[in-house]
Amino acid sequence: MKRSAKEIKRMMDHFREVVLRAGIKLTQQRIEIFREAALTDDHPKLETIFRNVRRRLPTVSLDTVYRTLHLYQELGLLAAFRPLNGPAGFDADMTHHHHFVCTRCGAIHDFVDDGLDRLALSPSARRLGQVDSAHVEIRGICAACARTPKKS
Amino acid sequence: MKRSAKEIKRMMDHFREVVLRAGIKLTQQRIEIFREAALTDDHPKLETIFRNVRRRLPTVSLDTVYRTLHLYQELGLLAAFRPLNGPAGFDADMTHHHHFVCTRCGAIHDFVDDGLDRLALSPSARRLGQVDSAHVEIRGICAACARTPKKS
DNA sequence: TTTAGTGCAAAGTTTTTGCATGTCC
DNA sequence: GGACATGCAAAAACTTTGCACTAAA
Repeated sequence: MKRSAKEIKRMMDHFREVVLRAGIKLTQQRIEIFREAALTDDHPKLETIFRNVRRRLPTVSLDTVYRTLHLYQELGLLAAFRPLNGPAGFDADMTHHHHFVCTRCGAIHDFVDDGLDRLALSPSARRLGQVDSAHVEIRGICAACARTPKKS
Repeated sequence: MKRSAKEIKRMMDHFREVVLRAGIKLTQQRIEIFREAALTDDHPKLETIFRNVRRRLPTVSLDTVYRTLHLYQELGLLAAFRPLNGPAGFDADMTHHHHFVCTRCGAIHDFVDDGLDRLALSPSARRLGQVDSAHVEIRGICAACARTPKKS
């Protein structure tokens, strides 16, 4: 789903700040690639970002998109994930949230849950190392798929 | 880490039962591929399974390993995951557990936590669809990496 | 014997890399 | 102007597929 104009503006401002602070160049390609990733919350694939950026910058190449999205991960501007089949997806929302993964259609929906954020981990978990973050992944059938009677 | 002989036997028995019940053939390749996946709890990569199975069955081919591990996922005998970089990994432990992912070395450690299993999901999460399971992924620095002073 | 499974090889996807050219600071 | 970024093309890494042969039931 499309994010609000206000939310996108906030993300773009943050993006510019991080890029400048990192001392790397703010090119047209980088701006458009980030904007495209920030536009929706449905975790677009690289191919989708590439196709949409091309509409504004027709000469952009696929490997620039790969390199740029890789760079953004290192800068902490977005998170990537790889589904079991198909290409990687990207998430420009770096605020703390959890995921609902539909096992039928593969869609991933974000949600926030204050209760889950206060998870108390048992000693068996803490013993494994230094815990930086914890996030919950729910698996199930999303509302849209539940309305569809048969499995395709 | 290597699983106990007792645990491996239990997994192999269950494996045989599921395969027979599914009405598919119990070949040498399938037995050895599953055994190799069940041998350790460190989520071996396909390449590792292939290499080790080859020591017992020198003629086994890479695509048989791919096809067989795919089949096991459909039968619910194991779970697969794809790390951000590198090939897929497999987990033959299908009992309910959570994951500790080391952001430095990439290792994934399983743990069980009764408290987490009783997670109460907020309405915002339930609204997304029918919840089948929930599992927690902790990110942090594992104990082994924490002992290593520098980042290589 | 019959059907499903395997091995081989080839191709399909997805992702990465080297280098000359172009662009931002 | 100088250094970093881009585009192109080629290759690498990973995974899937078609078909003839083999082995399990």
